[in-house]
Amino acid sequence: MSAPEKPLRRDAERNRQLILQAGRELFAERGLAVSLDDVAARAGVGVGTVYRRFPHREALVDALFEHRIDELVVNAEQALALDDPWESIVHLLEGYMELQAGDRSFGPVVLTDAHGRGGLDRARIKLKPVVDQIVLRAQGAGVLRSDFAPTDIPTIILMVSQVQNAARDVAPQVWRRQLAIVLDGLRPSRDGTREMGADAVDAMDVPQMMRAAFETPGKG
Amino acid sequence: MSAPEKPLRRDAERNRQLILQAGRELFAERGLAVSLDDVAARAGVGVGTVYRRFPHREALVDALFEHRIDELVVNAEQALALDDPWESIVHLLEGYMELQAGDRSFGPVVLTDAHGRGGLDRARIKLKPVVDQIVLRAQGAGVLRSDFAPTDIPTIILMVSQVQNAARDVAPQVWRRQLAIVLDGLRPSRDGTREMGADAVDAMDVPQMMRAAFETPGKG
DNA sequence: TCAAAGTGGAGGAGCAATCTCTACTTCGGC
DNA sequence: GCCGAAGTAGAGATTGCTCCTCCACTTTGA
Repeated sequence: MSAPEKPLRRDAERNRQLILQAGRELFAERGLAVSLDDVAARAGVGVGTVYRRFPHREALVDALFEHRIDELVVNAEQALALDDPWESIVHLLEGYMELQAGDRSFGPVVLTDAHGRGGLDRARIKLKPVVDQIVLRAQGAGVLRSDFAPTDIPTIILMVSQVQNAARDVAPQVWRRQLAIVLDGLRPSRDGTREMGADAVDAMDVPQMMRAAFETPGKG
Repeated sequence: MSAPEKPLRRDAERNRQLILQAGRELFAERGLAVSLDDVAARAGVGVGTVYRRFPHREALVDALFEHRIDELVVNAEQALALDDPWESIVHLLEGYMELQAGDRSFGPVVLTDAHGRGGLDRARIKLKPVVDQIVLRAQGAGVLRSDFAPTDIPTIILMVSQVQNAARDVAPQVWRRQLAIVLDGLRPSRDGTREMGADAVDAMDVPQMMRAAFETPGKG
């Protein structure tokens, strides 16, 4: 990754790690919209230090997401490697949501091309054929509704992510319910329902969920 | 509504209408985050005029959503009035989404308590028992999965709204697909699938949809 | 030991929204 | 058609951010 760089002085390297850790935490909690000043504060270093190490916010994002992107591709490939075509679909969607759980910045970075550079695009290019194959195979086997299209995958991911983000504070697992419902909706027909895997949102928490859904959702 | 107010001069009333119209359009297009300066510009009046008529942004929002709220309640009551318990669920969800279609500000105003005043809360208070009744009746009739909870209704609405908003520019009807999938997922069991009612997003448009999903989604 | 490397954080620059203020325009009752 | 009350435009003051620079100081390690 950062191979041909000349090594930093020991204190500098320590600070770099502190900044990365702070960035990881803050991005996960509040999304990409956090200021580098905030990152500096959380890391316990001065802003100047952050800017010396990461000239743009992009640079920090890149450093943080370098390896997370690969996890995405691995997940899709694992899914495709499964014998059962339906379980491929389940693994693809569930695996994505698991990767994203607890990190408010994951979606914006991974799903749009507005952050980071080549690495992401490369991942996306790798991903598409794998996803297409998973979908086609499942339809061929008659376990996925025939009117389903490959682009419904990102659309569904976007949809379930919204629940994941909005409910993060009140019911961090509810997305499993909605995903179960969606998965049941993807079958051509079925007898019985999929296990929901999480309790519903408490009625008292709905307002807070809605508030979270609509306030400064993470910028771009 | 605005009954005990003394009538405005003719030009003032005309401007008030221009401002309302401009607000309606801009809120629908860009969400609640638009500045009152922008509203003034679109209306073709000065900012001062806007602030004279609507001291806070709230006042403008209130005036605009006064009657839209009632539509919500009417929709739920219509749904409950249907004979078929399953069609009640369909009407409730589909009706809500239709009301919201094409208006980026509808969700934030209607689903959270961060805008407007009493009217909304009153509507919500009226709504809850109706929704509960619709859900219970459908479950009693065995047409809705038994592990479904009333709070899954707002959660699903939130989820499908995300698609509606993100795809507004590239595929304004796609939400019908995702709603069809979700509805199919709500049955205890079934044979065959619901008509999707719209084409999938074109693969080329996915990036734009994602961008729309994550850039300044309308504030709170 | 000391030059090179690194640091902190006050503060300047930029931006965008809110809201005020007043010289001017328009309305409409008489 | 006059004229005072009502209404208007929009420049700019105010506020509240974030980004990013700069340099006197500290730390490191050959």
